[in-house]
Amino acid sequence: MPESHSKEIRNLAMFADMEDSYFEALMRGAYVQNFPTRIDLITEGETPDFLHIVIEGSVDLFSTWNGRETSMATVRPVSTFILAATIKNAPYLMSARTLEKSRIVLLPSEDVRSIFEKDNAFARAIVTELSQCYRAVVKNTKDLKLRTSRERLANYLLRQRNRMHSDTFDLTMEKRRLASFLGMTPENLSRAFKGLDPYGVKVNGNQIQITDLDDLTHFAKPSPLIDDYSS
Amino acid sequence: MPESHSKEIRNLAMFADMEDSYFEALMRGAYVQNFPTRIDLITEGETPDFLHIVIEGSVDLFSTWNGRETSMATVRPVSTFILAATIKNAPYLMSARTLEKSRIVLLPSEDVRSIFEKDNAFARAIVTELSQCYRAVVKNTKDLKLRTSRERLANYLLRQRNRMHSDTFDLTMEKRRLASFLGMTPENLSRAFKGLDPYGVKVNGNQIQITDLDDLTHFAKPSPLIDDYSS
DNA sequence: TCGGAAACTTGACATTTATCAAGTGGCAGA
DNA sequence: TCTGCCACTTGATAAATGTCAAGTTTCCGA
Repeated sequence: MPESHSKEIRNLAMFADMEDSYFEALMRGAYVQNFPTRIDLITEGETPDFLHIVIEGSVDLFSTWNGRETSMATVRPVSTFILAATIKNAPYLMSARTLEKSRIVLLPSEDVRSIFEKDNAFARAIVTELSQCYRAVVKNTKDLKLRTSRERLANYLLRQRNRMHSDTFDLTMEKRRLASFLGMTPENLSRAFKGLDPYGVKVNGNQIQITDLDDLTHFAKPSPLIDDYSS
Repeated sequence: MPESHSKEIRNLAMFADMEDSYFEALMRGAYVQNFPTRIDLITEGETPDFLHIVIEGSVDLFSTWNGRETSMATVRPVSTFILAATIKNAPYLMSARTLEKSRIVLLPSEDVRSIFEKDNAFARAIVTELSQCYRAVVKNTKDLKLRTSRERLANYLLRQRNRMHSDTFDLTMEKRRLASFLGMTPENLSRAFKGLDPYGVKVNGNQIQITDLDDLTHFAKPSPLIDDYSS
């Protein structure tokens, strides 16, 4: 495990306040692995062997049932995933696969749990992390239950615009995945984009241009209690 | 704050392993309040003054957006709600109202946060609680995104059957709320019940009878990764 | 006991969303 | 460069879900 990665991990809020000895103990059992595109990392139903940390690349969290599949979230550097399953030692609720070439740190679950029992700062940092995750999923549920698919798309575009600080930006994922993430079919996503044309959304391949922010905002009615992922 | 309630709270996993002095400190600031039916307890967007614990009765957690409303969960004794907002000191994402006459313990948020900083066992218990909540919401999202409304109803009925240990049972909430919880309109719920008739679901007012468990199970295809709320 | 309100149901209809099939266009590998 | 694959789009159609209006039932309070 190279020094540089270890420092990067140390900077994550989750590990920042740990005692040195515990952090080093965690890192001793850790290892880094490189994965090509579209590799399954974990499968829902299995029990967690490792806590994963994405250092480079990106990972799709998805779920399946009865032959159907839906994308639940995208994990980007630098952050962890499947923390709750690891801590509870309960089966994964989601599967994970790389979206591109990715570098991932694997921390043995048992180490994470045993150090969680000993390091108080670590335990508190995990509370913060889990609260954040919990609130993100609640927001997502509200998005799904309270909005139509076109409204979800409109608000998604506004969130992206804010992240990019620009009215013109590229989608960060394939449209088919975006459709799945937003809870619709790819065909329906195409039509939803068309439906936003009157509100000043211009689409050219992956490039999005918002020509009338006020108009789109008026339609989308974004709310911090659904769309602000930072609180 | 009567002794009996304090003991009841002490028995909750979240408080069971706290140090006596901290637990007593928490209880000193706590007070119990009785509420009639259909009283708003909290409103989404506000910042948390109290961590709530339902001792008797039941509470509806719901959310609104753009004039629409959806039921997110029901809280029954003895358990807490809005833990994540309290710990993060972030705005409530959901509103809460009593569904019936309810007795509720209120713990000042600041006390909870300050004791969370000091009591390590409490911090760890909160991790367990939050993991549980997080996983419950993830399961709910999978239910919503992967299943049709009729499938959601079928699985809901199977979960209720298991909770009640009986093929005949009464719905524990109004149908209009059940509809909202399952993400559909009351009219659609009526039709979904009709649609389950061929699979042996008999409805008489609030009373449900499952006459052919195998048939219903074959249709519903329940999965522990969605329907098992205990893991 | 008798209203009357509210929950629930039902039917007709509208809207939203999904499915299927065909076509377009871009891109990577031979 | 060519070719074939795959994502994406589009149109036609079907299915799921929501809306509206009217009726029925239930239950509570006068």
